[in-house]
Amino acid sequence: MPAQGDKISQFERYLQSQGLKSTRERKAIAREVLVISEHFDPELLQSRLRSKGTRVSRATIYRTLDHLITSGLVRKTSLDVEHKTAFYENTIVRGHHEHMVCIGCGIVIEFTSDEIESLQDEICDNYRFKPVRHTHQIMGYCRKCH
Amino acid sequence: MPAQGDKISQFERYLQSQGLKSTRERKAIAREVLVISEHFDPELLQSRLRSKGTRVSRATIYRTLDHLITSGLVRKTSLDVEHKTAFYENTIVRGHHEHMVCIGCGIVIEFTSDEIESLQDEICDNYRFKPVRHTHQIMGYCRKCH
DNA sequence: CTCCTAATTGAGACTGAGTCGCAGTAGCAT
DNA sequence: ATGCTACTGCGACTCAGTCTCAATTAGGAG
Repeated sequence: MPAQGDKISQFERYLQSQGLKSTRERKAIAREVLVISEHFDPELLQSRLRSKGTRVSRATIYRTLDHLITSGLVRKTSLDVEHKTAFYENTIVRGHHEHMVCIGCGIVIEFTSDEIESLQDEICDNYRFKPVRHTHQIMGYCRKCH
Repeated sequence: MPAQGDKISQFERYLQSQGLKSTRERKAIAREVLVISEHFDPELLQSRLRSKGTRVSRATIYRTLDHLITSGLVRKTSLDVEHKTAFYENTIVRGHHEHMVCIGCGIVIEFTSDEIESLQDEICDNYRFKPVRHTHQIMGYCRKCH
């Protein structure tokens, strides 16, 4: 697994290549995002930064998250139709995976399946569809809740 | 495939069983929803009703859609992380299916796979997770767009 | 190091989907 | 027909996310 520093400089290279500036706010956000191992929403991110003494406005949080997505450090996920706020996750700590979400207690279980992935590729082939990303979510009841 | 009338009376039975009333607005909304064979959002539904001379307020649209979901006539789907408005579809015309969404032109291709479904059930078993519903969306480029 | 300019920031106004409270309306059981 | 409730529409409200704009700052040129 690559070190965080590598990823930070990947982001800096991205900024430079786009003629964007490397500001205190952007660095702080990138650093924080890479440390969060869970799903997070913009508000959580802001409050975690604030608790470390870094004040960043809501607008900057959103703007920087977009850059982090474009640069490949962060991925946007939607946990369920019911969630009204967007969720994000960083792409280092969290490899590709799908979600099972418990309707009872809200716990999120992650899973992957190579078999499903390859069936999926097969289906895309049939439709001459070139897949870029996908989400696969199962809602139901976990062991404890049914 | 069951006739629409059946479904309408299923809805009426549901209303009655809940001590809810069968109003002109609810009937009009149910009738219209069963005729739409595409995905739709609340606004489209409202404008289709209006063009038929039935004026129904936004609040009633939302309230009735919730009842239609509870009664099983309608299903809520989210087409993509990017869509900010909710999408719905009726459950008769549209059986269970997954979506491929083209990032280029927005076209939605539907697919199903029994193999994927059973792999999915297997995975749920392993986690002692009782599935209720799921969504599986692939974003990418369709034949025409890549 | 200083200057200069374009990019960035924060504050707050704004937008648009969805919800809520309330006063008037209308099912429906008797 | 009456009366009890649920229902409707309206408009106010909420809340995530976006946008505008004036003030600030990064960072390259000199």
